[in-house]
Amino acid sequence: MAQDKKLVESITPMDTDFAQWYTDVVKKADLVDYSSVKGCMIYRPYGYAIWENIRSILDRKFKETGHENVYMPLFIPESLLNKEKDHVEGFAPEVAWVTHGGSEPLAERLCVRPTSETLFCEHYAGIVKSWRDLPKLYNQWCSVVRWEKNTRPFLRTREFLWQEGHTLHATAEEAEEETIRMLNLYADFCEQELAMPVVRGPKTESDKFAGAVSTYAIEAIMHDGKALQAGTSHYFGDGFARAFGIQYTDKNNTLRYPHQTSWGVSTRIIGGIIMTHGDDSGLVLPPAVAPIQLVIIPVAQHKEGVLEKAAELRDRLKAAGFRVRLDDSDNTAGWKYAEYEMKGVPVRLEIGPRDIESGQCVLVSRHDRKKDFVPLDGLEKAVADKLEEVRLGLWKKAYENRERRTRACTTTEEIKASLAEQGDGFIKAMWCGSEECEDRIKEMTGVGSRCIPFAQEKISDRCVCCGAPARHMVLWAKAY
RNA sequence: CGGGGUGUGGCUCAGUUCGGUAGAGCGCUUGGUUCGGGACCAAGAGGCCGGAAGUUCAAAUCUUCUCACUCCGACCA
Repeated sequence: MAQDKKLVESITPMDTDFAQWYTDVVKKADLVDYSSVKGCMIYRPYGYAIWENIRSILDRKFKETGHENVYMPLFIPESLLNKEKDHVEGFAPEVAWVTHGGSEPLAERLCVRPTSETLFCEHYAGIVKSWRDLPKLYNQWCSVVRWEKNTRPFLRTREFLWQEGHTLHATAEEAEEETIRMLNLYADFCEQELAMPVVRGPKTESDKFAGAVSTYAIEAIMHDGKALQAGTSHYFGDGFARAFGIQYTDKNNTLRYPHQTSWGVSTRIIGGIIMTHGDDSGLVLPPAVAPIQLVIIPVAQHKEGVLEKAAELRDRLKAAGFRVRLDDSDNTAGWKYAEYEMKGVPVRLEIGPRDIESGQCVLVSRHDRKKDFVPLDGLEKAVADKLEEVRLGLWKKAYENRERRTRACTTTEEIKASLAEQGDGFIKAMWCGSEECEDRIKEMTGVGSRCIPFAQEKISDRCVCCGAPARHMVLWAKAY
């Protein structure tokens, strides 16, 4: 009976069907619900809390680096969207349009922002006049709409939450510096807080953001070996400034175009967290963003003094600054273990009559189920240590997965063979720099270019595709 | 956009072949027994079968259209 139930309620094993595993976890961990509009999801409290934690960490980092938050309108007039040619061509196919106000047709239709470069530019044109007005370091937290055909929770939705930074600088050097600064800020956030290793580097020409001079990305590898772009940072040069007429007068009384950047991270990164750390028991959350960092499960809670002691520990740990939940519902302890494992709570604390008698409790880490018996004296320190242990444990696991899935190839045949034998992952291979080869490699092997890592290695002298002298080592992979 | 799968109480699904007026398990409510890895007994509540139109005396079941979810592929950050 218990066995049957387990079968019915368990999630699909990851190595049986990773896509199905992902959908199961997202639903069963109660992160989201579907809404009546395709591709628009409801963030349930537990899922939204993860985003809130991501947001508060990033927001603090943005402010530490001098950025200010603003809020731009939801709508962009068609004429405004059309001002920068590459930009509109990139986004036009997937924008949603508002054509009526009430029952009256609008004189000019409005698009629901797919990104806000044009709005920021229009505004900057109005407020920037002098070198004294620069730099402008703005960010906004909002949602954007891109009318995708295929949708998946977090990974590809029609409306998604994100932040978009838009900055304006006097010189190209300053703007380029900002582009890299924010890329590194994202990368550090992923690696340190999310325990998700990333590779940093520029995108190839064909893969750049619509209207950008250069686009940089951080790329992570998921459990199944497919790549996910966890964040991007773009350098625009003065192209948008010219298109939108943003000019300032410099110290020599010369009229100049400023240089611009934009950078963003979206709720997609939650999909990345799930696919990086999750396992067959469900979600595994890094402590920094886990809505519940530690769950207290009282054992034999009907026995005298157990709930009281559990509540006391909860209060102590709360006071110490941890996000703690005490589950005193009448489900059995075993049920609760499974439930919070599904939800990815990084550390579980068990406390029962025997523990109370001996002045200890049990701390169990989610990712490896390692049990530690720790004295109640000094529990705060033990919990802090355990959470740190989890963070490092997650990092190690994710890092090893990436390393195991990263290999160098020198021919397209080798790439094909490698994918067939070892499965998906990062392929390091040399590239001549031509778009033809990039396309051919995609066509022949199925992997696309992810980025040109800053950390270059010389795999060989020749392009993996055409054999011409190589210019870069590119990281190739199938991508989400 | 192309191909496959699925929509039936909150959840997982049976029932559709061959039309006859809706079932099971879990969950929920109440009471009792349990309690260190998804407990058990008893009683109870809860569904016009994704939506629309059609065929029929009669539709979850047949026909047409449509919507959503999901997987694979193409496209796309």
